[in-house]
Amino acid sequence: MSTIPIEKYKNVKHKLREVLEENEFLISKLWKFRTQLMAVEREREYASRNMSWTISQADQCFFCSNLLHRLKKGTGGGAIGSMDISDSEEEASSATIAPVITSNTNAPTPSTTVTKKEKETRKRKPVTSKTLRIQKYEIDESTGKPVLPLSAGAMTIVSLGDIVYDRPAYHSERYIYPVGFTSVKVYLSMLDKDRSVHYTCEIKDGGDSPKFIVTPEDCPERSVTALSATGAWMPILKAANELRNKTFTSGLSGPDFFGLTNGIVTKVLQELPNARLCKSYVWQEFEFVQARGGGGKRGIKSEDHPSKKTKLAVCSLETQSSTTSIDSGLVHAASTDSMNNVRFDSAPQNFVPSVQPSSVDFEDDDLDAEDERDETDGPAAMANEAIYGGQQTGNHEGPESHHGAHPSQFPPQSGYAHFGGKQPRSAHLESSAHQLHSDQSSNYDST
DNA sequence: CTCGCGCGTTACCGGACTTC
DNA sequence: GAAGTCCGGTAACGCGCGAG
Repeated sequence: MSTIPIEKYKNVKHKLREVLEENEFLISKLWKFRTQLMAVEREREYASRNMSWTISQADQCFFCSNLLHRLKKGTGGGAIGSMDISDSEEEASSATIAPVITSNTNAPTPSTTVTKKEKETRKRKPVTSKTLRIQKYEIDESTGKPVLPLSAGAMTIVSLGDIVYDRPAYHSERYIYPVGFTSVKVYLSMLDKDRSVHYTCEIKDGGDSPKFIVTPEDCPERSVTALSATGAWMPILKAANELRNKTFTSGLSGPDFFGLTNGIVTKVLQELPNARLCKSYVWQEFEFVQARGGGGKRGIKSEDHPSKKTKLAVCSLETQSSTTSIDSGLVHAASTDSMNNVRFDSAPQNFVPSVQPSSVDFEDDDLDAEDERDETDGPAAMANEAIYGGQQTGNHEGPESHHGAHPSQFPPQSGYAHFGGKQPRSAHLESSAHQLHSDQSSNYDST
């Protein structure tokens, strides 16, 4: 048994003490930072709420609507900060400021059973400003705009369009109808009762009121144009249901089908330029939540369900799940083992994968895989194909005008791309996804 | 590691309500 | 009365987590 020299022992003890002290110091520092961070976060939340509330108030206030009116006419008298307040104070005082209702305190507390009579007397609730919970989505850091195409649940937003604020029909209390807005939705085919296809929904300038156009992938010649979102979807739902010997009931929400009720879409649209000038529109607030379960979809098998494969990738430090997939970044990692390979469902025509063939094997049987895809991958992959088939051009004319062809007419860019060798799936996907994503965003402009 | 349960989320549907 | 809009209910789905 060897004895430790007392000197050495003292040294070690001293060092240990130092380390412990440092550790304690760091812990206290960390704690301090955490507390500060929490305080800042609370402040930020409070400030953002305050700001939204104030702006909502201002939007509804006559004084401000007058200002907006002037601004629209170009007679606003320069910057807001330099405007003549004294002139407007009188107007402001006489203006009726509608309170922003965050909760209907006068409303009776909801009972679990609503009687027929109650239902009959129940009136439609006024549009109020609410805090909606949405999942995170990709934002281009340089522009602050969302990265398109943007996956929003079962919808994929291809183009956001431009807000028309000076024509009242282009927005309502609930929705904004930007000219050039284009989304892709998967729904039952009108031709093949066993298939779901993707429908391109577009909003175009129709003069006094917007034109709503829905174009089915499998029969573009049967596209429907109407003056309302519901009107555009109605014939399609009728046809699709008739094909399946189902009686179509009038229950259809056009805005739902256009994706306008989706929280992410709502947020993105109200952040567009000139959204604040939409006087009737009731501003909503949003809070980001971590993705949990996916929305269900009746009648579509789980393997085919778009939400399983088009889950929005959130390049966030907080959100790191094993099912990370980048929709707009072309990388999908489905939760099934058969999807272990990273796959390029399709790529935009000008998309050059940063991972070169040395690491990505574009196998010869890609075409076979492509054939399989329709059956095994379901609509999501096809939707991507449509999206990347040439709609990333940045104008708001919709897919047909970009290259003069419907999405389905574009040849698939690539089938499956397999990474060589085995890697831990999550790490592998994360890194690949990030890289691909960053390259993708630099390779083609989103609107 | 696998399985099962609980829970949150969301697409779709049906029907009530509103507008024309 | 028809067409369009909105809302609540429900089923389906997947994540988180604990138990084994």
